[in-house]
Amino acid sequence: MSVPRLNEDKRDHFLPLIAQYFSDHGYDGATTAGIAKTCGVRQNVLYRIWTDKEAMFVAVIEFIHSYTIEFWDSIAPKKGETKVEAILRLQSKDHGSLRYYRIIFSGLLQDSKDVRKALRRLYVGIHEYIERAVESHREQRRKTSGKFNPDVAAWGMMGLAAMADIQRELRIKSQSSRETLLRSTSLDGFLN
Amino acid sequence: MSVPRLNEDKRDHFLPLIAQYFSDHGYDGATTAGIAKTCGVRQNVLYRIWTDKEAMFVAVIEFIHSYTIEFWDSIAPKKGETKVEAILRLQSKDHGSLRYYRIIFSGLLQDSKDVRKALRRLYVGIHEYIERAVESHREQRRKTSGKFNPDVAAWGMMGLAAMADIQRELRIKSQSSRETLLRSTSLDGFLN
DNA sequence: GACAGTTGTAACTGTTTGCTTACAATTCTA
DNA sequence: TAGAATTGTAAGCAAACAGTTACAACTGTC
Repeated sequence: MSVPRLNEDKRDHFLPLIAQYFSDHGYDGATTAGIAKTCGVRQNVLYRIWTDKEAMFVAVIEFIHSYTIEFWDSIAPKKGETKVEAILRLQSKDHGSLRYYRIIFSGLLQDSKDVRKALRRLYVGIHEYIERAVESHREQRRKTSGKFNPDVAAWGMMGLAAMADIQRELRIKSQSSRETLLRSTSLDGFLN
Repeated sequence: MSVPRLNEDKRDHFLPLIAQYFSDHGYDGATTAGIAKTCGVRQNVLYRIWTDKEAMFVAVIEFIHSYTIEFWDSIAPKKGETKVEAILRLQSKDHGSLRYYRIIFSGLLQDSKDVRKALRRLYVGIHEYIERAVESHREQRRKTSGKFNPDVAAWGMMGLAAMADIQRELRIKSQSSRETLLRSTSLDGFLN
């Protein structure tokens, strides 16, 4: 009776493209015409999937969220390495090559309730993931200092990552210095 | 011969107002009409001082830079407290009440050479200041671990501050939790 | 092949906005 | 007080842009 609706497929196909576009231009710098061109369609095709530009942006934030979690889930630690160490190793190397943090910086300034909610979910979700990884790292390493606080440690590591992003954005410091900041400092300061 | 030019005075008078306005709206969300209204003048008055909107933004970044340095310079440490401890104490309490970090987040996305240069100067300047404060803190406290790196420590503290800003922006965590993140974690992780 | 739902194309619209221009009021000097 | 420079006011313009509408082309079902 009904013709196969390919909108879901298109959605999944478009999202990484739109994410990259938003990352390059920011929310305000992005035009719906530009997004459409990136996707190889006309504007109104997008408007059949999402109600407005903001909805596209929220969808992109959710995409980045699940993309990150899936990426980390897929990481197999090397021998004798804990999960969080493996994440740090890969993250400090490749981290930011997609420059998704630019989408987050951009979203932080939007005064839209939906955008804020999506960002909050993303940050809390990422933080929980890292906190769990930190805890199991400490168990594996049999560290049990009473003073240690995995919640704070996880936020601290995220702060270092944010700073590394800013350094990258402003071309302050070299790639290897940024690796040191994120990786060594996390290991020394937050995981020992 | 020449009429007294009050443009310099106006500039100094407008800058804090414009900074607040940019902080509330971001660069793209800011309209020149809105800026003018905030300053209590018409748009073309602004255009007699700055060439365009971007120049106003760059001036605001430089204002924030010198404002921050002057504020820190004016801080008098309590008895037995080092300068960096005093900064952390005040910064973690009041930090972000002006929400100038929003201007920085906004600027990070602008692909303007002048904006980038101003931001780079700001970050490098702030970092140098903190690094020096960290070094003299360690001298005062007679800590001389060979492993310690004041450069990395300063960036780490700035990362924690950035994370605290994001938490504040998204209303994640309480004020006191954010204080802990910035202050205690800096003291434990980067100054000990 | 008819027809109903869906997809892609193209042109359009109302609004917003950075910036300008024309001009009147004011201020200071001579 | 004449006159020149400067200041404030108001209106306006051209461009950009989010979102819409009309319509033609396609696809699958009966």
